[in-house]
Amino acid sequence: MKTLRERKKQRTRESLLRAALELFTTQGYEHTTVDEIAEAADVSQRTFFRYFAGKEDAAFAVQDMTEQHFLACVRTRPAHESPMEALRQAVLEGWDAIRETVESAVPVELYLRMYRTIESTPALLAAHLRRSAATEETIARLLAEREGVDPDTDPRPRLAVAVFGGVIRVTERQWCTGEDFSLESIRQLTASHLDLVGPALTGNWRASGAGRPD
Amino acid sequence: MKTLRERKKQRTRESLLRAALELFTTQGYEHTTVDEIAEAADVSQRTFFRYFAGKEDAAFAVQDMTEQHFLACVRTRPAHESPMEALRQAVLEGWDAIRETVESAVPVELYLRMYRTIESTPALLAAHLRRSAATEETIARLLAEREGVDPDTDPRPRLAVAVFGGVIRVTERQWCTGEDFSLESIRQLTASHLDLVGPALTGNWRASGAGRPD
DNA sequence: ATTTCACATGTCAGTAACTGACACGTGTGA
DNA sequence: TCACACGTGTCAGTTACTGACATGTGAAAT
Repeated sequence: MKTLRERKKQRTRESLLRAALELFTTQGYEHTTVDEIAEAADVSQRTFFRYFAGKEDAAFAVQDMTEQHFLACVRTRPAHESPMEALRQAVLEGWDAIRETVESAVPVELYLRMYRTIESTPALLAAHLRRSAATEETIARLLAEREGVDPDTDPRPRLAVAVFGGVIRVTERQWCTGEDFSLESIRQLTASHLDLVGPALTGNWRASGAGRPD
Repeated sequence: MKTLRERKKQRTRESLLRAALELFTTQGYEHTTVDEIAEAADVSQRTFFRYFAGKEDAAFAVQDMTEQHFLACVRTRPAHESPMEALRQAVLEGWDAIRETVESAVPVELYLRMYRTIESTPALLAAHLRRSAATEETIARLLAEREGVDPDTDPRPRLAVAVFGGVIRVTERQWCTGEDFSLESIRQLTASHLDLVGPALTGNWRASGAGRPD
């Protein structure tokens, strides 16, 4: 962030993002027009679309950051951990560092509000699930490489990640529909839900090529 | 289907649906406009929207039928089967009867083509995942009632269904990206994938209130 | 310091998915 | 045969998005 130009761009983007999330979380996503967002950020509608591919893109800008952070966490997990254990530690790590991850863009409180808005807006929930599917594919390849198996012939990486993702989504949903919107709440929910499904696919794939680990 | 009016409506709807799926699967969903569909069915654009809530709705009209059939199968599963076993049998039943389920609306071949189109079109995949999530919620309540547990306090129904749904999605994806588009193929894939995750949550919830069954 | 140029932005026109209002004509039931 | 309910077409309007072009303001070279 050196030149004046870059700083201006940064401010414009931040301004648009904040305006968007603020409007989405207060009036609802569907009832917010791009024109409104642009006006709130004091730019033209066309400029909004130069910073974000679409309305949806703005809604997920912060989620993108946390997702990237989660992926980074997975990558740095020690090799001796089983796949499921590595994923478990990575999510929890992600929640622990959520403030630092997010605060550079928007206040955590706004991020959490947006999280709930996504979950309660059909169009955004759909987008969220599709994005999650894409992330799961990335993680599956990561785990496959890490465990030294071929993701195209061995279904276990994708299955493990699918199971994991399923648990995460149940957790998200329960947190959003509950009444305790604290970080501790979602962190604790994540941990306990993962424990319930623990027995599934926890084994080390490198040991035996065959069937059920455990 | 008695009066002439009703028969006319039926034919219009069928005409629109066929035109839509045919165009979606050949030119792609995004490159097909509602105007095109309406023209192919020889009605006005406005009429299309009187039969379908939107473009997306037409794309999922047949999926709706199979989904309903699957739910019906789940409901008629004998009580002695464990939740996972009941779900497993219900999906396989669903695939076995797919011809009869679908043929009244469109040829199975068109249904299968549309299935792949959904999987390979981001917007439709997103919608599909959201719809799946809704179905999973329904199934979770079904299983909870069937097993005599409270879905609002006991997370096991939703977790089991989430795991199950995850496996189904991996299966769908693998089938769509593979080269064998036969019914047998997807049926067999479903069965073998479910076997791999078998150990998870297979127990009978009614037996003990506590932790890991099995 | 001036000039030159690249780049961020605004304006405008156009497309496509919808939605509401109204008018028309055809089956339907009396 | 009459009255009307209902399916349909037309038209106007909204919103998300895109391409083309013009303009003005920073950045870099002289």
